[in-house]
Amino acid sequence: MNQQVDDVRTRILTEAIRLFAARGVAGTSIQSIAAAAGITRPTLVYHFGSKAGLRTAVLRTVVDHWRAELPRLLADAASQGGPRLDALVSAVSNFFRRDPALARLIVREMLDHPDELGIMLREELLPWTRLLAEAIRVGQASGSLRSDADPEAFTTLIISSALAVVALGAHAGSLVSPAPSVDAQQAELLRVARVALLAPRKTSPEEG
Amino acid sequence: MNQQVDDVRTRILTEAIRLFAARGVAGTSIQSIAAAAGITRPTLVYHFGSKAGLRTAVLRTVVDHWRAELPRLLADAASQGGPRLDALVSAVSNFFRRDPALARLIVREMLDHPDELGIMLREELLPWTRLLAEAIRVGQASGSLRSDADPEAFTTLIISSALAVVALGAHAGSLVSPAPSVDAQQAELLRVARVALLAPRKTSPEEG
DNA sequence: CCTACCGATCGGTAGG
DNA sequence: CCTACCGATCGGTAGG
Repeated sequence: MNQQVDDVRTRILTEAIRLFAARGVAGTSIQSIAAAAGITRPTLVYHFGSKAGLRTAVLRTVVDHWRAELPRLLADAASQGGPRLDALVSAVSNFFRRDPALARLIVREMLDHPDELGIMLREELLPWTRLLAEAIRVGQASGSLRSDADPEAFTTLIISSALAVVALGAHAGSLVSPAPSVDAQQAELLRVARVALLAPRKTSPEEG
Repeated sequence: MNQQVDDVRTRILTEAIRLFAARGVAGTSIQSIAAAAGITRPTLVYHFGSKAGLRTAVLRTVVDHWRAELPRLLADAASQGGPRLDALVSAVSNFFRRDPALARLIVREMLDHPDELGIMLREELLPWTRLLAEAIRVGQASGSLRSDADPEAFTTLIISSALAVVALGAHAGSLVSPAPSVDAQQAELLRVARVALLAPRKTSPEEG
């Protein structure tokens, strides 16, 4: 309806996400966001009411983005043939990897406003995490997955670890020498998750 | 030498760590730290020069604390018989678990000032992470550890994941239902790390 | 969407 | 270790 206004709102939200992710909400003045978006501070306040309103709008934007992306990503993973759990794990990991700034924003929000973020995310993610935990249980019942894995704890651990690798990996890597790349860390996460989940084959095939 | 002054400095540092961890540096006024320590703001500035000086002193305190604790923790783990790698992993994890506020502070610093923190931590931690990576290599050469593990990436991953579980686990858990406790997540991290590292026994014992 | 203005709070200093 | 004070910046409003 109003192309011009939507344009400005989008520009503000884009710069807000970028700056909130980089410096945190408390460390970012709405003045600096307005300047980055090419407008004045009162204009930003006109569009979002207040700094808190802008923060909420940023969160809603992120969650909406996930609502659109997650089903597609997980469907792609599932379509690779049956309950390919390591493809699901890979999907979770790649999801954060696609936009490291978003991963950092989420980590910051989990530290700053865990309850508010929790309410928005829980509604969106619970169906998917249930799916993953249930798939693990099914695999355990059929013997294809290790029986000693805790489905819920494993699911949470993978989410936390994928977040940490993307949001902190570049810096955590420098604590080790030679520093592994974020790609290498992500690959190792996938390997670790796969090995920790797949049951060793009882009847081993002939050795090569 | 000056008991009274050290007392005040300690009180300031204690409250600064607590508030920086909870709200971030940008989200914490030195006024609020001074009030929590029972002094006025100019007194805090007298002791630490500036807010930036206080932040640096907080980081130094944390790193010094680790310098004292880490060798003991890792020696305890190593003394449990040979190169018990899962005990080392457990030590890393428990290290953060002991004080979740510190884990949150570290995550915040990795987001806010990765270079400054990196310089302080690298010096302290590189010897230990080298030790861990080298122990993995030795285990791989002897066949007791999986050859497909990447020693440096694995080490970094464990550090990141242990941090994430302690700093974010309480909130990440609520994205799954039923929410796993932080203890359960930590136990799962240890299980995952162990399975992903230990080579399966080639000659399986008689089945039970 | 802007200019002009507001009170509150910020980190820091002077001076004792 | 305090009282008194500083300029700068903060988020937000008035009015157009």
